[in-house]
Amino acid sequence: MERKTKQRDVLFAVLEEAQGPMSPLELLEAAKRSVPGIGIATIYRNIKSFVDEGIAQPVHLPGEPDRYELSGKSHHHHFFCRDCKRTFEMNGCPGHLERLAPPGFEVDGHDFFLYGRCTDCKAPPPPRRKRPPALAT
Amino acid sequence: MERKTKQRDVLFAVLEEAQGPMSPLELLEAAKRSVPGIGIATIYRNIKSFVDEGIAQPVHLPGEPDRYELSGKSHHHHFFCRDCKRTFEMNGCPGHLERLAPPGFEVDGHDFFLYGRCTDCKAPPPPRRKRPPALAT
DNA sequence: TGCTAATTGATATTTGATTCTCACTTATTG
DNA sequence: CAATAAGTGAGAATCAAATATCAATTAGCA
Repeated sequence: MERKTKQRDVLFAVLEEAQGPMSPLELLEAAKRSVPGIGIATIYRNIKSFVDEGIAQPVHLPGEPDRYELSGKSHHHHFFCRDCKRTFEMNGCPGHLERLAPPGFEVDGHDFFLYGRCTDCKAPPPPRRKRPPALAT
Repeated sequence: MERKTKQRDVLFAVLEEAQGPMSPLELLEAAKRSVPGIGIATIYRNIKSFVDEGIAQPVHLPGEPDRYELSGKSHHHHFFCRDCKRTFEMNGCPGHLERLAPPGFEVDGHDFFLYGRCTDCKAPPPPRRKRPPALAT
């Protein structure tokens, strides 16, 4: 097992160049640009493979299907665009968070999200909503 | 429509006394203490009714089914217990959040969660994991 | 180059959450 | 109390996400 396939390479490349974690369907669309015939099953299979190998990890979003990003990134959070539904990586962290936990509770992690509109979807000019624009230029 | 039923009253009471937003299954279990024969469909129907009427609202959690809480609460966030899976309301907010958004992005909201163990599940004594303990004392 | 097992694509199936169906029960109103 | 329509409980149905199946393709190696 663990063969080098065009599909697997393309998926890794897509994740590597992504601006944030991607959903299986986003990966499918992006990968199709390099491997037009690629199917959704292959996306799920490779995601699972990446996750099992520690190459990628799932990003859970409130009320949204999981996204996936490459492992090894430093601590960060995400911005979710309400229009195109894409998730973007953000730098930094609010910090000073545990203080908000109820007394006696043991905190071992946190999550933080910002919502709004990404530059591509924000007001005019060139409104390009509901669908992610091309990734790389 | 809009009749006063025992089931509806019990569900409202459960939400009113809850320490945080509750899932349909949590509501089912809690309601059974007052109405043993209550079914899951009734839970969903009443939740929908509450939400439509603005009495309650959904709380989306990362990688978890929606919870529901009564409307009208002041701005707050949630603590999720990794053991019993219950969600607790917290006071306060990290604040100073928009500064983290990528340049040019338009922020119109945020979410924030703390993870760990609630007092009931935290270390010994009386370990009571995987299942929510009785609500009221 | 040829063999063999892993991978793929298309599609069926499963899973978990939620909604629907329908016969029965019950809250409201006269 | 009687009439009647809304509400309920149990189980079937639905929906989206994820996984499994299987014949065809292909990577890795002799």
